[in-house]
Amino acid sequence: MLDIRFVRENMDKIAEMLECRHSFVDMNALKELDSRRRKLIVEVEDLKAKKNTMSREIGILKKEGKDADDRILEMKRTGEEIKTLEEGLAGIENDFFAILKTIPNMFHPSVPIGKDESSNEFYHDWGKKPEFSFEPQAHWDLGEALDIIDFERAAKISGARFVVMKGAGARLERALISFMLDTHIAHGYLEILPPFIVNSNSMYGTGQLPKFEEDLFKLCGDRDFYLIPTAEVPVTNLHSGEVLNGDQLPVAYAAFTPCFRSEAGSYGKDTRGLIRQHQFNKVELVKLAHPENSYEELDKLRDDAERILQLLGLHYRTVVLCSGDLGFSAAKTYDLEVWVPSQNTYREISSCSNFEDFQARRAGIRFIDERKKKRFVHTINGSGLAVGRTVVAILENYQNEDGSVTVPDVLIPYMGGLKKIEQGS
RNA sequence: GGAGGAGUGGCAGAGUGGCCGAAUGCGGCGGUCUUGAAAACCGUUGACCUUUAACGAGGUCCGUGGGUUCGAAUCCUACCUCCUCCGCCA
Repeated sequence: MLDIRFVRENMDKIAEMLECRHSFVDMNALKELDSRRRKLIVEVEDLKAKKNTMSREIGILKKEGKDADDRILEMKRTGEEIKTLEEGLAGIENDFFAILKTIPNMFHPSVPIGKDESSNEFYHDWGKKPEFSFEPQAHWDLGEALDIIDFERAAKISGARFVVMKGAGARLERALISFMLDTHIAHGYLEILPPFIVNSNSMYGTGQLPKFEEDLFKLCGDRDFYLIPTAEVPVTNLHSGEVLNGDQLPVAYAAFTPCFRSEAGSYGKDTRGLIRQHQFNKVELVKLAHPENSYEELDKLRDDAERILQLLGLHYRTVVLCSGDLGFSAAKTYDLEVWVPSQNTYREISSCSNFEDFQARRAGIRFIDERKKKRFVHTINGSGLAVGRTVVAILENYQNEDGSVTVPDVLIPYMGGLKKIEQGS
């Protein structure tokens, strides 16, 4: 959520931002609601002041044993007046905040302007595309032949977009999780294992609600529970409603969780394979930073995510998302895209964003600055990495002609010494 | 799942219908004293919102929401969280 004052004073900047993001918000309605809201607040508060004075007077009169019936009558009338005005105010505030909450974040000046992913800006790349003396297979063919990935049985027990990992496949997934976490911890992140179910309040805090409910799995029953679509939700909200000491910043967390996404609206996209699943594993990096150096912290976080790809020896490129491709809450986002040989293209494997104070304002995460003022922190997060897609990259980039897959060196200790995944391993 | 108990300022803890935003203690901050410090003593010490050019003025907040009342931290109600006991269970 943007600051109300900022919105009031920068209507034209917001209009421009909305255009660059190709989204629409009825700013005139918002402006109108804002002025009506403030006018009503003044009226209500005047009446309340009157009520408070009268109430005090009645107290004194009663204590002195005097009659206060006419005052009491007037109070009754004032009370009703207040009630009516407050009902109107509540309605206006509802509408006002409903609109305010749907305004996406302002983006950083360095973000390229463009309408979709084709305008994303190349930032840098690392490594080289592997060369094969044979036609590289898709990971689903490799995985099924090696009997380490089972889509059919997953479909039987759950449905489409689920997977069963077996044997060396399951172990590879677990090895990657441990390897990623160990690497991040060594670089100063605190490991967190959060709940995989959160309440709607947390979803509001990070911006999944109210706009993107259809992307989430909501649990049945009378409790308002959702399966997390990313560890960003529980981990960022760890400090919701808190005031941190400035010298605690930056706070850096690394969390492994499964992630659950309904993938509504992506029918027909990536229907085969591990790329797009309703449930996938991810190691997430989350930082709460001082506004003054949040972009440096974003760069460092991106480097930390890239380090995993480098250690795994996977070729990738990094792009800066353009205004039209940027997520709702993000001010700036780098996507890391790993090379997928069978598709002859790069696929997103991590998304690292600075949300500035957008999430912090919603979630109420503040800190005390050098001048002892309370300010909102900047929140930053990024995948480090999406584990399922890392499995895709490893299987495809490390495949051999005979259908076996070489285990990247750094993972061998995590695989119990296994150097090559072969049939029956 | 059953039976009880509790949620008040940074913390501890009083307050059971009206000068209560809230006693008191601790902590924090400022000062006196001291070569310096401690102790002692004195003073001070919440957040948010509206309004104002500013000084200031006003409003809201005692777990959360609703209700009773002229008036609620205090009464009623639902919910949430925590604690104790019993049952069940990884």
